[in-house]
Order: sequence, then structure tokens, then C-alpha cells
Amino acid sequence: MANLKSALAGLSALGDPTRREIFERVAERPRAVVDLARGLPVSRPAVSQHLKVLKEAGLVREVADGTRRIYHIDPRGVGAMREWLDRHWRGALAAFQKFADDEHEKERSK
Amino acid sequence: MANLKSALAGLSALGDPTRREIFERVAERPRAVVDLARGLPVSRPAVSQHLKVLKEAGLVREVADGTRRIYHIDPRGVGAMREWLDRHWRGALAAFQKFADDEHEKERSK
DNA sequence: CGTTTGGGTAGGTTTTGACTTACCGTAAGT
DNA sequence: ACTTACGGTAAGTCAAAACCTACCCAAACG
Repeated sequence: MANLKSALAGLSALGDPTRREIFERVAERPRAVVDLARGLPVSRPAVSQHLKVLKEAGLVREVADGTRRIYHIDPRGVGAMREWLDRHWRGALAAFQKFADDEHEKERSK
Repeated sequence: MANLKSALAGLSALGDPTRREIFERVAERPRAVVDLARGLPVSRPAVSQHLKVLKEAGLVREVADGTRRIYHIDPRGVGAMREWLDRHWRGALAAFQKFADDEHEKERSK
């Protein structure tokens, strides 16, 4: 799976609360860096650094617009995370069900 | 949404690579702490601490079996994360589509 | 009982990473 | 050309957190 690395990078990136906040705002609609920095409790350079991480994780991309860089979500990265989570979700459900059944069986035959 | 806090806690917890590794192994099948510690590059107490975080994030649960504690996935926590991601994924797709359309329109009418 | 096995917690160290200020490049406006 | 707006990078600080060893408790087994 080529997307596996991307999914894990995405999870690492979204581990930080500030980065999650930035991600949510970018997801709402594409924004420039100054717009993101306004309304956040951190400095503009901090936002730039977070955006760099999000970009390297494949979660966002940017397009130039004059001196501004408009950041938007990269659907592929988000999709990769979603797939990873879905896979584990399904696997976990199955494993958990089997585990619960075994427990129940053990209990019954005591 | 009562699950929102749970989803964010889950993302924070899975931000750490070691914790992700532990989570994946527990997802594969329920395991005891010693079994998890074997094959990981960290000590057993470290695994215990990670499991505590995962548990507080609602991602795993444990049942006692003699002196062993068998950890398994908590489907509810994983489900909450999945929902959060799905919601943002859909929103981001829509916003991105609109953004791309606008860009295209701008280009066309140059 | 003593011993072994499993596992949580305490205390301390060390690494990671989020944040700041200062600086520099670039594009647009006057 | 000068100035202003936008934004990335550098260097350094500081707090969070990942990790270790040492310790203690509980359950099973001889």
C-alpha cells in the first residue's frame, strides 16, 4: 500500500491540537496564511511551520495568488487516512467480536 | 456532538508512532502487555504508559485474565475518530471542488 | 507459605517539538 | 524606486512527553 506512509504521516500531523485547528479552518474553506494566523493564539511563523508539516503529510496544498499563498485541503492525503482508519476499524470490530465470543464461551463452560 | 472530544483525544493519542504500533498490534488481535512489549523497541513500563493513554482516549479497553490484562480495541473510540474524519473529508471535498471551480473560472475569463 | 510471572506507578533524565523574535526574499501599489 | 504586505526560514528557548530503572502489589503455582 503506497498510501500507508501517507496515512501514518497524516496521523502524526493531526496529533497536535493547533495543527488540527488549522486543518479544520483550511477544510472549511481555502485560506491564506495571514487569515489563518488571525484568530489563532499563535504567531504567523508558527502557522507557517504547521502548514509545512501538514503539507509534507500530504494533507494540504497551496497555490500562489500574488504575494499570498492560498492553502487548501489535499483530498488524497485525507482519503489515505480515512482508508487506514476504516481498515483498522473493520479489523478491530471482527477481532473484538471473536474475542467477545471466546470470552462468552469460556464463561458458559465453567 | 458528545463524540467530538473522544475523536480529538483519539487523534492526539495516535499522534505518537510507538502508540500507533501498539494500537495496530492490539487491533490485529487482543494481547497482554508482555506480549506487546516483546517485539517492540521499548521497555514494558513504556508500553503500560502508552496503553494508559490509549485507554483514556477511549481507543482500547482491557479485561483481567489471571495476572494478565488482555487489551482489545474499543470500537466506540475508533468509530468516533472515523466519524470526525469522514465529516471533514466530505466538507473538504465540497470546499475543494468549489475552490477548483472558482480557479478554473478565473483562468477562463482572463 | 516462598517463588515466579504479569503489570501498574514513581521519580528522574533526555529528547522532541511547539513557539518566539529576527531576518530576508518577493510581489504588488504609489 | 520606495514602501507595504505576505510569507518562508534561522536560531534559540522552554515545556511537554517519551523513556528508563527501581519499586511495589496481586494472582497463580510449587
